[in-house]
Amino acid sequence: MFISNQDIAALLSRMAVLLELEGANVFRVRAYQNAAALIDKLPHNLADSKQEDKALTGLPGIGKDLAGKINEIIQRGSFRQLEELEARLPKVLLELIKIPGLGPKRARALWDNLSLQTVADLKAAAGKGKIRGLSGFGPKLEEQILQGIAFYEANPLRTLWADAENTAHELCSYLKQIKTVAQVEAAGSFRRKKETVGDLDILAVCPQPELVMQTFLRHPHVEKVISHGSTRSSVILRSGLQVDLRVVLGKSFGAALHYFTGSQAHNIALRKLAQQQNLKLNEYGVFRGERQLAGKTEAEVYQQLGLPYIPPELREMTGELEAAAAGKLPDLITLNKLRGDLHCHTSETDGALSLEELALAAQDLGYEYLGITDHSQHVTIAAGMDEKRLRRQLKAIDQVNAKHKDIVLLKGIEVDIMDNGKLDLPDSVLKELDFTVCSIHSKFNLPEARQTERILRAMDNPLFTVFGHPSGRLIGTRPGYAVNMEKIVLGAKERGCFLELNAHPQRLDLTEVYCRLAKETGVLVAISSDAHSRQGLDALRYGINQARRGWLEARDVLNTRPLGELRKLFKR
DNA sequence: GCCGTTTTCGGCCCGACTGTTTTCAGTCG
Repeated sequence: MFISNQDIAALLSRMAVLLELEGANVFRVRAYQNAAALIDKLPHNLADSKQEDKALTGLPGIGKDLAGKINEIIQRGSFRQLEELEARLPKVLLELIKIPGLGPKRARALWDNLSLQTVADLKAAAGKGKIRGLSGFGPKLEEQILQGIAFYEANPLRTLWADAENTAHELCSYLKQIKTVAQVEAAGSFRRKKETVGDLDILAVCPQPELVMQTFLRHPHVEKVISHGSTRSSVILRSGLQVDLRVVLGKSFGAALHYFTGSQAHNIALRKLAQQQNLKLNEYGVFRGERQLAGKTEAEVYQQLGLPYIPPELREMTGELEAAAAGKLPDLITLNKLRGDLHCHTSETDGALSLEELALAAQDLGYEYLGITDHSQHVTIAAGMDEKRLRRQLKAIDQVNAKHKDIVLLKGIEVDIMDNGKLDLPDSVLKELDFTVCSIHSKFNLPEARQTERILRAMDNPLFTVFGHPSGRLIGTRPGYAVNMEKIVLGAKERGCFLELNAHPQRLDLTEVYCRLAKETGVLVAISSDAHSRQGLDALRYGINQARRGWLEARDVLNTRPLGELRKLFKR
C-alpha cells in the first residue's frame, strides 16, 4: 500500500472536520488542521523513509500523539480514532457543512432535530418551513439555507488563477473610477498566486466607504449580495465566483492588505509574534495599547515586528518567517529574468503558427532564443513527427535562423517517453538536436514504481534534456500519474537533466513543493510556455507565479541563462 | 493536541457581519 503525504494530510484534515462536528476544543481541531497543512507541503514522502516518532515530533506542531497517528496511517492506511469517529457521526454531516452558512454547530443542530439522511432532506425540510421553528433558527436562516443549497448544488469548482485575474482586473479598474478611491488591490490567495482561487478578496482605500460599497453592489456582474456592511461586503457574481470587498483608510492599508492576503496560518503566526512583543496586530495596524505604530504599508508592518518584507507568494508557513528572521529570504525570480522559452509547438504538429511566425512573435517579446519542440510520432492525435519530418523541420529552422538575426531558434522536440523507458525517436536523429523535452502522453495508470522506473530509464539516455510537465496533471480535470517525484528530482541531478515547470495555467506542473525540492537538490528548472499559439507564449508569467511560490530565484532557472551557457548545459 | 527565556498547566489571532437574540453565538476569512 502506498501512502502519500497528501493521503495523510487528507485523513488528518478529515479528523479535524469530524472533531469540529463533535464540538471538540477548537485548538485541538486546529492542531489537526495545522498538521495536515504541514504534511501536505512536505517534499519528502513520510511513508518512504520509515519515520521514527522522534523524527516526526521534530516537525513543528506534531507532538507524540499526532506522530503516533501518522505512523498508524503509514502502516495501515487509517487510524483508530478517525474510524471510531466516522462510525459515530453520520456522513450527511460532512456534506451539510459544505453548504455556505452552515458550520459544525448549525449542521449538528439540524441533523439532531430533523433526522436528515441527505442534503435533499434538508432542502425539503427548508421548503416546508420546518427549520424556522428550531431554536436558534428563524425564517431568514431558513431562506439562507435554501440559497446555500442551491449554491452547493451548482458545485462551483475553484477558479483557475488566470481566469480569476480577468475578474480581478475588471473589478479593480471599475472601483478605481470612483474619484475618492485612492488605492485598490486584489488580495487573498489570488495575490499569493495560488494555482486556483476559491474567492476573490478586494481591498480599497477611500474615506467614503459607503460610496464604494454602493458602487460595488451595483456592478452589472453582481448576482447576489451575501452580506453588506459599512466596511465589508460579500457578493456572488454571475460566474459563480464570490467576491469580498473591504474598504479601509489609508493609514491602515498595509495592515489590511496583509490581513486580507493571508494565508490564515501566516497571519496567525505573525499575530502571535506581535503578542510576544507586547504588540497587537490586526487589520488596522500594529498597536501598542491604543497607539498605532504601523499600518500604512505592509513593509512597515513587517518592520515593526522586526522582519523584512515577505513577498505574498511565500506566506504559506513553510519556513518564510524563519528565513525572514535569518535574513535568508530568496530573491524571487521575475519575468524579465527569462531570456527565452524552451517548449512550443508549430503548425507542423498541433500549433497554430508557422515556424517563422512563432520566431517573429518571440523576437517581438525580446527573447534571445526559442526552443522549437513539436510532438513526436507517437502522439498521432497531435500529428506527431517521424524522423523524416523532423529532419525537414531542422532544415527549416536553419533557414529561419539565417533570415532573422535577432532571435535564435533552438532545435528541439517534445519526444514521448514510451512505456519501456525508450524515447519515441532513434538516437541517430535526436543527436542532431540542441536539446529534447521528454514527456509522457500515454500509460498514465502505471503503478508508481513502474512509472518512476520508466522515467528514470528514459533519463539514462544522454539525449534526454528536460523532463516535460513532470506530473501530467490538469488542474481540476485530471490527477497526475503516480510517480515518486523525489526519486525523479534526484535522478535528474545525478544525470544532469532538468525539470520543466510547464507554465500553462491549467498545468503549472511542477508544483511549488517540487520546485523547492529541485532548488534544494540543485536541479535547474525550465519555465516553459508549451505554447500552441501567439497568446500561448504569454503563459510564462503564470509559470513565474508558480516558480515564486516554489522559492525559485533566477539562478535556479535554466532559461535565465544566456544562449552560450545554455548550450553547454544541454551537453550532458 | 501542542507548547514553554515568566509557564508542564493554561493558554492558543482577531475582527466583521448576520440573525436571533435582548447580549450573543455562529460563520467566515
